[in-house]
Amino acid sequence: MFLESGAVALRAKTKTPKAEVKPAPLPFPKAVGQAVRAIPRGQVRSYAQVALYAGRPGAARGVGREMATLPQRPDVPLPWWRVIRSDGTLAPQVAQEQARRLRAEGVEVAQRGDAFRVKVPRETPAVGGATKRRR
DNA sequence: ATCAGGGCTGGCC
DNA sequence: TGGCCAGCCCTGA
Repeated sequence: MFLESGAVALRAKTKTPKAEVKPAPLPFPKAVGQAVRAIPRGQVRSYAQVALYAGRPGAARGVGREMATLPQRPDVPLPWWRVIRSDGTLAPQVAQEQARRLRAEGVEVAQRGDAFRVKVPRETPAVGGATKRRR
């Protein structure tokens, strides 16, 4: 979605990145698995993007929960390491392993202390989709 | 640019 | 109903 739209903007101009977010009404776990497997090697997506692609905008948290459980099924391995936080940082509990795998795919992962992060071009200019609480 | 604090949403147990 | 979570976003320092 936004990642693509950005890339598209750089090379073309007419390509409207309409909704590529229309997967069937699959059960959440299945939808998430499908979305994650759709992430190309050497690329990353945020939990929010996965949720969006899974047809559940805003369910980033639910995605994280699924990520922690789905890998338990050896029959349907998922490239969980390609899912990172919106700000590019990696979940602490799997950061090391995740960084290792990403680097193996050619993704640049910076490390500061025990925190890892992937450089990501801003893709979500704070669309209305979120909290936006007044103050 | 980076970091911490808070409020909030979605899905599941 | 209540609480947890591998999140998201905003604001202020």
